[in-house]
Amino acid sequence: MVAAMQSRISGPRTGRPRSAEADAAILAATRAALVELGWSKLTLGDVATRAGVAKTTLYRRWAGKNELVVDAVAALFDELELPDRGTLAADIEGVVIQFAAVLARPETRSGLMAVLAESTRDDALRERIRTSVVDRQKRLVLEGRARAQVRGELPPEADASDAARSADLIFDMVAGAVVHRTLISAEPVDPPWVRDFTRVLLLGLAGAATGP
Amino acid sequence: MVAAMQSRISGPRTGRPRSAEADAAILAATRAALVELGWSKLTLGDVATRAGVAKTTLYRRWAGKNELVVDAVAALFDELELPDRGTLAADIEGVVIQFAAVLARPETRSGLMAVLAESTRDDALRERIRTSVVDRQKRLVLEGRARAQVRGELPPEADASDAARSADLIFDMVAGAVVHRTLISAEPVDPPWVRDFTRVLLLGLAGAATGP
DNA sequence: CAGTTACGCTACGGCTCGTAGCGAAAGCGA
DNA sequence: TCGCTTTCGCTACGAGCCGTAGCGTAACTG
Repeated sequence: MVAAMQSRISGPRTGRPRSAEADAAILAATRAALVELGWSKLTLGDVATRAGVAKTTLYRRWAGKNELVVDAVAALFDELELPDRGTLAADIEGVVIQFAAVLARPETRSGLMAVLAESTRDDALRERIRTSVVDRQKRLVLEGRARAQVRGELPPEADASDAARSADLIFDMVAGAVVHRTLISAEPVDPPWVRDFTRVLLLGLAGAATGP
Repeated sequence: MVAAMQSRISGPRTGRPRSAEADAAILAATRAALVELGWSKLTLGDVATRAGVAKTTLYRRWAGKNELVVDAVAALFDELELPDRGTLAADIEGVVIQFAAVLARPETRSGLMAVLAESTRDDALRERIRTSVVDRQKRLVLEGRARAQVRGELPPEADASDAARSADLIFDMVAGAVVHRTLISAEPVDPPWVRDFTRVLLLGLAGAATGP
């Protein structure tokens, strides 16, 4: 009787369970296809063949190409972290280099931009990208600022709305510059560039924080 | 437009000339289709029907969907200008607002990101985007800096390589922030944001120019 | 007028999509 | 062990779009 009560809580417990290996194989095959073919020539039939599953299995789990690629690319952002390097400048340089490394991978370059383009006409897709990719990056900005405030490198925020606004601005400036440099200018985010960028950004933030 | 111009310059002069109205109609139809359908559901057959031309005419002028959309979107960037507003800050704010207005249009949002995604695997397409979209924006950065140096707001550059490096950095920071804010964060580039952004950027540039 | 090129139209093979239907496989509970 | 349920692999299918070929006509030149 206890077991019967438990079995009702989380979804259907009967029947054949979905294969976790199939999920992993499909996402890996999607990334491989993105590298070899790019977004436009990627077909779900080809992904299924690469993954060793039937095409119908793929359609049972993802609504379409967009959702599949978002999940495949989102996994690449799991590795982003913010190790404490002692100073705000070093923290920023570290996260910029990490972020650029993920963006420079061919599967990210072709996959992420394409789903972002599609997301402009698909709110559900936009939300999926926001939660699985963008917010994960944004958390790094918030962490970095909190650390810098503890160290005394940045003053604490006066009120919550100012704090949110400035965090959004910093996020757009950092992520935007790296994305533009990597995907549009198509030039490397190498140490000299990172140093120059961090210098300008930090001087700007410090100046904006002190005087009006 | 590009194809038509090339055929007139380097090609033979005899025979029926290509219709300039057809070019304009096709590009306008492409933008309309981008607004209504987005990138993925846009088909060349549909564009031809909207433009009132035969599908074969379309294929005679553009190699495919990518090239067509690049030309259709590039035309939207023709209106970008840099009126002299007296100060560097005002110049930056003006160009940022203009740039954001172009990016906020639905045809730009869905079309530009998609061709950028495709360009990661197509060097010719990348070059086409660079000359018809990116370089046109970059020129505004160079103009703005030159004006600021004449006014004395920015010091003249020591050597040419430093000047090029810093122009690239400024361009990536300005365009990147606006692109990220508009297309990824999906929030408006409104006057408060523009003011905050310009303030941080200018303080950063001023600090980087004076200090070590 | 003859020559040349662009155009509209039709038709076509080929590919991908997304779904339906089937029998077999894999777990769960009695 | 035997059902019950769900997933899986496979095949097949209509639909839609792609990109091209062929043909007759239109437009412009010398």
